[in-house]
Amino acid sequence: MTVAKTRQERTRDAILDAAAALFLRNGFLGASMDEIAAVADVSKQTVYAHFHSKEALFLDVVRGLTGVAGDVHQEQVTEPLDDRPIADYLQEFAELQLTIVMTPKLMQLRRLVIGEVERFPELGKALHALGPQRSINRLSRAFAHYRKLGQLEADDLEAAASFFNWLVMGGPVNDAMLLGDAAIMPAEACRGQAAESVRIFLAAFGPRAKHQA
Amino acid sequence: MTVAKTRQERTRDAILDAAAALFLRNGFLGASMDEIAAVADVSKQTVYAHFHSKEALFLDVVRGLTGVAGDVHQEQVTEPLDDRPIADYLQEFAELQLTIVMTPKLMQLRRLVIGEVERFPELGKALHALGPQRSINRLSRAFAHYRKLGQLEADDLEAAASFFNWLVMGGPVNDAMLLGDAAIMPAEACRGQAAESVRIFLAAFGPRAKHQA
DNA sequence: CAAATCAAACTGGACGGTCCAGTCTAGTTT
DNA sequence: AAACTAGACTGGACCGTCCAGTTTGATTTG
Repeated sequence: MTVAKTRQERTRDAILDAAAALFLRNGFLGASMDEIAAVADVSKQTVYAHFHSKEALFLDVVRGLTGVAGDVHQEQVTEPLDDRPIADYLQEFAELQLTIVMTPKLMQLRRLVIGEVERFPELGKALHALGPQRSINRLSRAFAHYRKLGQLEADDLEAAASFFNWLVMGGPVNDAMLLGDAAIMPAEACRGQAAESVRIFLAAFGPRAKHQA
Repeated sequence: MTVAKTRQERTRDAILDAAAALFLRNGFLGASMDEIAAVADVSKQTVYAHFHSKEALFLDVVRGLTGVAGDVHQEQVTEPLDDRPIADYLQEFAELQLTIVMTPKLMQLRRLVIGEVERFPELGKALHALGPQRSINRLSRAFAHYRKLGQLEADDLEAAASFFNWLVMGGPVNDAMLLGDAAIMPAEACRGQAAESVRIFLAAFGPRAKHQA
């Protein structure tokens, strides 16, 4: 917990913050190094002392944001395995997921990365791995637990996890992608969205789910 | 069905095709008018004779692609209302939706529009209205029919339609967004994805769905 | 303790080279 | 005559570099 930062670190952070704001708003090509320097209140020379090119700065910014997002998720989500019923666990998981992911900053990051997938494919892969894939993996592990307890019936756990994840996130995320931050689901609506997703999922995979031919 | 086109129309189409290819690959800022003219095999002056600015050309291109996509969808999807069971209808709907939507061109259009939502919000709204929203509306109407027949139990038809839509499309679309065209779900996998989505949905909304507290 | 010193970090602005949107002109095709 | 071509040109933005000078903060020295 070193709160003390050297001048170099403070300057670097100022540059990264300014760059993040401008890249998120204007995209890679739409943001200029001059403006980044101006917003960071730093000379352009200093920017290039810390990052040897616009591309390097962009990659650092996006990887930083992606990593932070992944970590917040990692920390917040409670460990799945205890003795409470699967419905409780899924409800909490879905609500947390919605409140953590459906924020302007994360939606802007997602739009930025998607828009630049052609130019920077590895950023897309990274955001996928630390975002949806991580949630699905975590769910899969929880599902293995609940299957042993007889509270869940599924052959392909990862497929089931993916279906649950997109049942919860599909609508909200895709609306936010196309309609902008104003369409981000309000916090009050998360509980209902989560509850209905859980109901649907457990009707198909819950212990008394009727399997049809 | 006028197959004959004037020279003007042919030139205009060549420009639109070239612009579509370059905008889809490089984005709005990444595509240059010089290159568009070159690919269209047309002088730059001619480009400006047809479209008074880069922005106007971009809007025409994206609106054209969005409209075509919406129309293809409109034509292909069979009208919902006849006497066959809901499971059949949903299966066909889901398979069609997957095969029509999960194409490189449409995924590139989606990436382009998402990346430019800040600059051109109305394009995002248009793609939303003619894409997901149109599917959901169509499903809602079918659901009203099936609810009358007692084959479906749901209070909020539009919400149910949205859940079904994202059950089918959520995973594939979001993978394609972040992982690129190589991650587009192969046609063979569509049938299985559709079938499992239908099973899950009907477990929750089908006639013998058990409603839990 | 206070003054002098010193290296690293930063400033501010100029500048070269490139690219690009959009215009203009003079000539060619259909 | 209308549509198009070829290419030069303008004005401006932008990346990345350069440089002479200043600030910062820690260390050394009187």
